[in-house]
Amino acid sequence: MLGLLSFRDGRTGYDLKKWADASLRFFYWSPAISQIYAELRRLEELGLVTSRRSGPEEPRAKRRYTITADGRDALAAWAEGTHDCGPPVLKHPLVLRVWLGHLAVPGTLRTLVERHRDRTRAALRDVREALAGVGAAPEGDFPRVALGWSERQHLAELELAEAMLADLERLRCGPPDGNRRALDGRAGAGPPAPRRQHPQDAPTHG
Amino acid sequence: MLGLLSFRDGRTGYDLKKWADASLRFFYWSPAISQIYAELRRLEELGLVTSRRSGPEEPRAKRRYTITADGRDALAAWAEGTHDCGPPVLKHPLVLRVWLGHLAVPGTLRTLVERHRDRTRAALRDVREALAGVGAAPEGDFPRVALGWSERQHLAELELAEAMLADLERLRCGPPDGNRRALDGRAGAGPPAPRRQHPQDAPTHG
DNA sequence: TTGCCCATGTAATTTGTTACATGATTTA
DNA sequence: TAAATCATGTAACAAATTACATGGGCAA
Repeated sequence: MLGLLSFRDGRTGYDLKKWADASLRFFYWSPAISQIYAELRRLEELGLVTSRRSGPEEPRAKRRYTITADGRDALAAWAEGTHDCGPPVLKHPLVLRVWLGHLAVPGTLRTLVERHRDRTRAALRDVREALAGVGAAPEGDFPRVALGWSERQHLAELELAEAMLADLERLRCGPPDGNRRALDGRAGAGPPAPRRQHPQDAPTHG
Repeated sequence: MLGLLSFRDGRTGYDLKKWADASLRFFYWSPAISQIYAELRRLEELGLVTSRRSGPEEPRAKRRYTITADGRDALAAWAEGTHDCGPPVLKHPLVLRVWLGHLAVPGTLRTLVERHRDRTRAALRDVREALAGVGAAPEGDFPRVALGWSERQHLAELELAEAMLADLERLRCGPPDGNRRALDGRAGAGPPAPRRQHPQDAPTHG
């Protein structure tokens, strides 16, 4: 919340939710609206933000929040320095399902991965929209880098989905032994498995 | 927990924790040990697992858990069918820091990204270790696909880190205008920005 | 005038973590 | 014999969600 407000003051909780949905959520997370309101109240209690109710000049009653000097200090204290920011956390339900593939009806996983791929394509469009919304102004420099990262991340996610699809296909129609034919009358029918050895190329110099 | 037990019965809570740390965590999540114990008790209450204390035949007193028929049914009900499994959730603190780059002391982000890259390399080694541990047996087929996905995912993460490093460098020594030189006496000194246009290539046929 | 978006909140619940407590067995 | 690992738990707390409740403004 402080981060969002550090870009632009005078937002309402509702505004912050929409903003988080449109950009933060791609590389971090967008809290529930109820949590945003709760958190803003908490931050105000801590003196890190202030709020003012809109008067009758606005058609709609709302509460706009502004970050205080203390708030900027607190945010800067968190954002500066090289203290470790911790590993990324990934929860990928689809891969979990694949991991448990032995429990699934054969055709299922393919459907699920394809659905994931389509969803990722949609998300990619959203990222690009967000990226377009940032514009070229210098204050958008870092958000642009973050969203650029997200764009590439989603492209990578698409490739990962395709690769997994290929893996599953390989599993279905011909396990590793390389010596079985006509397993079910249509062996070798699948897409010709885009030549992709197991990558042995780790930049492991570390 | 049910998923883990569906591969191999007779594990202790402690076993499950180690196992989750070694494989589940790469694409999903590894719960705290205290939560594992709590969850196992809950599952037993629901009749989805049973447990037996080890008798004096074992040197150490432990409680081993086994999935019941009901448990298998419940797991299968969850794992079969094509109901949506939901989008992946990513919380990437590093990208969040970058997004707030305007608050950071100039050199900082570079250090953080490099640290992330090193950490990812280490994680990649762990994934490969896990992959080696699965072996070639057919019951490891799906875990192998999931871990293979994780391996590629970590490789992608490395590339994303490098690309972001390049973006940040570009930001530091010469914003888009393309007409500024000798900005700080070492313009153009950085790594020569591995030719990488903004990818316009979205497989967007969806 | 109906339904959607704006706007703010409360309450209950779920989910998960950390810190603490305990003790046995193995290994250096 | 000290430290690490195995093994299980309790209690307090933190984080976050869902469901519910309310009401004004705007557009079809």
